[in-house]
Amino acid sequence: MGGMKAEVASTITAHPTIALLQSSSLVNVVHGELEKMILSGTLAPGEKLTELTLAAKLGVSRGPLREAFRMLEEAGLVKITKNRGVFVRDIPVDEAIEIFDLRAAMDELVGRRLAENITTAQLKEIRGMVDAMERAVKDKDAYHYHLLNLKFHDRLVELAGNRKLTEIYRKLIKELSLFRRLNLEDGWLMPISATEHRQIVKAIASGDADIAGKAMFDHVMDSKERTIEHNFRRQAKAGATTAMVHAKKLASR
Amino acid sequence: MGGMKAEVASTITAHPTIALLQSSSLVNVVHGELEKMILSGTLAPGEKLTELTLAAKLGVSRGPLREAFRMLEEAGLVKITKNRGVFVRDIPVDEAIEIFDLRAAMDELVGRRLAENITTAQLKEIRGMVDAMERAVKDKDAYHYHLLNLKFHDRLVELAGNRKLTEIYRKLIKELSLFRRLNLEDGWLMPISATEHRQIVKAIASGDADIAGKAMFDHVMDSKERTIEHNFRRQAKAGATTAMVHAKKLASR
DNA sequence: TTTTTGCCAATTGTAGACAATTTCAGGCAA
DNA sequence: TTGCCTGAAATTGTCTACAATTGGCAAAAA
Repeated sequence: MGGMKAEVASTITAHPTIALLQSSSLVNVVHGELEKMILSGTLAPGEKLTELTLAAKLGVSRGPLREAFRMLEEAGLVKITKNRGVFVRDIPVDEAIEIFDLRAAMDELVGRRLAENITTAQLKEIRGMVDAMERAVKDKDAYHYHLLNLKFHDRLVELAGNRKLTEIYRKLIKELSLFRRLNLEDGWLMPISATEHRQIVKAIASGDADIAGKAMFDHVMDSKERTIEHNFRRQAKAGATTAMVHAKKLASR
Repeated sequence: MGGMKAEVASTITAHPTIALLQSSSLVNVVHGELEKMILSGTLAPGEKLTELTLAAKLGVSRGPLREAFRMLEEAGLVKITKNRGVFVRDIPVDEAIEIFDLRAAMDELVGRRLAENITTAQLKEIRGMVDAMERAVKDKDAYHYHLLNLKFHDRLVELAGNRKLTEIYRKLIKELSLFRRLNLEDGWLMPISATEHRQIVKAIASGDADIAGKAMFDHVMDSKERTIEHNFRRQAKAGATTAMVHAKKLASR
């Protein structure tokens, strides 16, 4: 009977509130809070995170805060320099390009796996997401479209059924969002990619792994071109014109 | 003149010893030390890492140690459970399989890139590594072969020229080494893969991205089969025979 | 004026102290 | 024996204090 009790305790999920308290130490809460602030741009790339200030603002001492910093550093969201402090990371163009290339390879795997294994119910689900995106385009709701797009790709990765892949994919997306404050920046680049999404779903539905993989790969690479291009525009406004040639060369490799 | 001085200070690398002291805090040293101990098996999977004990052994206080723990957790080498402690992670079969699949996709990218961009000098270098591996096979020096094999693949990834890819690849390799203490375990599985390495180099040298990518992909998948198979043998010895069917099903997806 | 030197405030690195939680041994009842 | 309570010991979570380093400013020197 003791064994049974132990099994129940390890199998059953505890009451939401209880589970929350069991899992969340100050470190976890602070880590989550900081991540939110960084990804939302409340803490901007390059910004210095002073321990005492932040600790006071969050209502904790420096210990847990420093532990959270170490986690964020390992995830690539902040940079810690000894005796100098912690800074929100600013992803340079060439690193963003590298991430896009890597993502493309991962998404190709996703496409292949989905073509082989997706169920009709799942197909219906992602078709619904594409529909929602097209509605957002018609409504010219760029922000909503952005969120749906993120969700669409995240869901595809998730459906591929490789948890490690999902984990790393999400980390890459988070890092990428630090690329020149790609978020809540001035005008969103309006989605030229709407048709590509339809194509991806179609390719997956066809069951041909090669085609689905290629569709995903190409889509990410196109997305890379668009994002880098968009980044030029912003920088060009600021007057840096010479850098464009160099960065374009990098992007076209 | 002031500008010149500033440039020098930011460009020149400091004296080795000084640079070391500047970069390495106790946290960094402890992190590196723990990682070494975990990867070498000195700290075995499942083992509990008690803060006070380890801190005393390393000669530091609990603060830096805990920060190092958080880094290792984010890297997937330990698991932290609130109020219970820190444990060296034990990678289950299905996760190992997922890592292999992901690695295969990454290595395919590596093969494609190398086929397109590798220089003759680099080709010579990796040919030399394959030669060394074949010598190790003839000498029946399985351990040395293992090290060369790791180095070979690591170098290939490095030569692909995507630092993010390299970074993540290395993390995956580290995690994978925790899979049932794949290291310094009983008899090493003797390399059937020697010829595959030749084939990979040949494919890369041919300059055909598709072929090189496929060679790399297939090699990793073969490696996955062999490793999982090897794992069965060990488990079978311990008497767990029923689990084999299930795990094989997972591996063949 | 320009550069350099020395000091002070601010901030980070590390250690130790205290509070909260878990673990485990021993006793008690079914 | 088996299950369960109880309390002390061990361990982790958090906070505070002190040491070491950095960066900037002002005074002194060129």
